[in-house]
Amino acid sequence: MPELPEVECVRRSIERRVVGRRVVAVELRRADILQPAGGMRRGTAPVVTTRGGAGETCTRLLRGQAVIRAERHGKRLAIVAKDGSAVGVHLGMSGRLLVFDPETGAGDEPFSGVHTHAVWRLDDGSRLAFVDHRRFGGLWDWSASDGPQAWFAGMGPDALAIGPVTLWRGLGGTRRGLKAALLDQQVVAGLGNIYADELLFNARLHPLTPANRISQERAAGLVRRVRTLLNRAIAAGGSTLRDYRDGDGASGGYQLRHRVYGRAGLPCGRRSCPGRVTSATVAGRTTAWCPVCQPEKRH
DNA sequence: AACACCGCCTGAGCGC
DNA sequence: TGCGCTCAGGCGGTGT
Repeated sequence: MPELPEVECVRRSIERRVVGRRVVAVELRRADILQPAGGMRRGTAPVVTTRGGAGETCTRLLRGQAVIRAERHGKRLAIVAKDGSAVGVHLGMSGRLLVFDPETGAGDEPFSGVHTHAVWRLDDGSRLAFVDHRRFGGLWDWSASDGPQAWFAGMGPDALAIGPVTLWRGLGGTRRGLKAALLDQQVVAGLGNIYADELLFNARLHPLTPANRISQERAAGLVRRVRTLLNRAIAAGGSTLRDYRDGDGASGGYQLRHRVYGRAGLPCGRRSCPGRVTSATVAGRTTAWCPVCQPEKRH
């Protein structure tokens, strides 16, 4: 499930293998993977595609442009061209951005599969593909005047950049449980179900703790812990449960270090803690925590 | 404001 | 073996 660490690993793959290249051609195989800018998502409104029907070669989506950088904010990724235009990418649940280099030969399969929705041909002969079998992800086509900045600004501060006071204020503005508040991308951008649970475990906070009861000191602790957690996950290549791969098709390793996520019924991983990880639906999500380390404090 | 719930989508994993 | 069921989840929508 791509959350901030996984998206960051993909960003770095793009930086290594796509930045500096020029896009020779773009093939959009599924027009409905392209999201209307600022509009509603697929399935809730008629999809308005102004260019590039399925199987067609696109006139935008970076065609003819030199890629100069890859930016990330929360779980959103933008591949930016020299002229300021950009492609926005959201991986959703199962999205992948894969780079294939014919010189290495391996990994061609995803490019011919039915779940490959867009393919960029680069000037060095390599190809970048957006593959997403569940199609919860999507692409955005930003012009030089749009840019991805408004898209990024439409969400809260990035989880790796947020400061303690900002987080404290964000949490203080809601009586929701911490789990729900941390998943709210307007409060802090980048956390999903896995890292929200891991963060709460590390901070020894119950998922239902009212967000506005977090002191400034606790918020500062959360900021320190979220940075440590996410940086460690990035260093491990992210968490691969089923679908996630980086741009080179490599799995992550951080799933082996999850302390509570996916460990319901197992002993708490904290040394000498007699508790067992429990799970329940909180804020509409399967949530795992240790009832001993993370007791629910009433009043 | 803050919930619950729905739809989107596929494949893994299960019981039978 | 193979069928049908449930589940997973990000996100943005509607309804309460």
